[in-house]
Amino acid sequence: MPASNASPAIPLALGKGTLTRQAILHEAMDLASVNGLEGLTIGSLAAATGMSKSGLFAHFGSKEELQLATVQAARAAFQERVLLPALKAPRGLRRLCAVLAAWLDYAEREMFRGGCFFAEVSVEFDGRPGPVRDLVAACMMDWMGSLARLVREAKDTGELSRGADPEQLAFEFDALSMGANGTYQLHRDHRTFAMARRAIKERLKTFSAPGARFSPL
Amino acid sequence: MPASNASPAIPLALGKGTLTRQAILHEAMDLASVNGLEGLTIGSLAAATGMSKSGLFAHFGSKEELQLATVQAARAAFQERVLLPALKAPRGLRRLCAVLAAWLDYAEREMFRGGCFFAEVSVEFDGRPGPVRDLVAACMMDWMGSLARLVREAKDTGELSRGADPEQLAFEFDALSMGANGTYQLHRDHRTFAMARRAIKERLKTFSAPGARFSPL
DNA sequence: CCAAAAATAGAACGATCGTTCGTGCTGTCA
DNA sequence: TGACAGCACGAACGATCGTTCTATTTTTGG
Repeated sequence: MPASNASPAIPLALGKGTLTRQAILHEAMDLASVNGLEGLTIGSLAAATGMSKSGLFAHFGSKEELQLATVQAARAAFQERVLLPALKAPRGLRRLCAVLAAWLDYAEREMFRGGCFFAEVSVEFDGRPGPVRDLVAACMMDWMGSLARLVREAKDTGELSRGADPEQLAFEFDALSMGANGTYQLHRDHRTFAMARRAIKERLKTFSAPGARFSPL
Repeated sequence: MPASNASPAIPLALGKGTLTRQAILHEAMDLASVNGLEGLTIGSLAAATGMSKSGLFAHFGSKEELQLATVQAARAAFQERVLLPALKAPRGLRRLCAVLAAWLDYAEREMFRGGCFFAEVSVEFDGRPGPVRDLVAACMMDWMGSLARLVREAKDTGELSRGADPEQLAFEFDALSMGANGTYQLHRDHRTFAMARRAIKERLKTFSAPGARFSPL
């Protein structure tokens, strides 16, 4: 944790190192969403950022540290660009819809060139023990837990019926969204996202109380 | 195409080359289901099969050919061990259930060490143009098409309602199964398969005619 | 049983991998 | 101005990658 210790007058002027580090990680997320975190080569990343291998390498000290930093950057980006904005919707069913809609948009618009970063990386590392795998697994747990919590809140507001199982529905929504992302990446057919939205909508309708208000998916 | 031309008395005696090639591909599918088709190194595959790098390499001529052969072997294994056996169930809803049950069993029992081969490989190659990607995409299209056809047949027998959309349901079943496979590989929690089975069952019930007979999922 | 053919091994290739080291910039503070 | 971090670079390391070549063993067919 370097950051600002006893900084001078200038308020929060990001050091040059921090700046290039962010630029590197931005490119790293993009490359990793296409070729994975192993395919994320230090040489290719250096070329993509216009730096030398060694100059780039010095920012992280090892490839594993670079991978960990990339995953954490992707987690931050996901929370900032998907989760947080959708939390402005009113608590309950509409907030759940907002988060799902934001996630699907985020994947369909391909904010990373290879689609969802975590879809690629979680499959890549699920069979390789180590700190990277552990971090990725924690991120996915987080996400699944957030979905379950949103379902639970929609039950609390009475918009979803008592019979709705938060963990079960969270799994289904995640699977449908990830499935759409994967199928789209493979066949480049936007209908997969439409199908995911439709499936999620119908599933929500099955468990929603009469007169419950949705947000557009 | 060597194979048996004017073969002697002995019926269908597989040549030695064919035999070791099969042994290689068996190991290759296992390794690729864990580390992907790029992580499938010729050196590691040679070590796993007890051969020399060059001896193994001669069977394929290039890494890409090895990858293609591995994908085709996985396709054959999938059809032989999942699709074909389930086709013995009577046409209609029960056959659809049998195929889905076989798929989930096949993934949960981890017939390959890293779970479903195609779950790993389709994510790995969805962003890399080339013949391997094309072949993988064709395999997935095949599978999705098979699912849609099974749904259509269950409509023909009147077990699924006219409102059931084959492509839509095929997408959903595939997404839920793949999602269970992925989540299980990451967290090693068998409840994900139970959730997939439950979701599929409920979805089928939504569209099934009264009195329609299921096979156990 | 022998020769042709197929299968495998071993050594080496250039390329690229992650990583280390020494060096030179480029500002900042005293 | 001079000392001193911080940052980036180029060259090189050993390891491993896919691949090629040559030689040797093993299998096969007449």
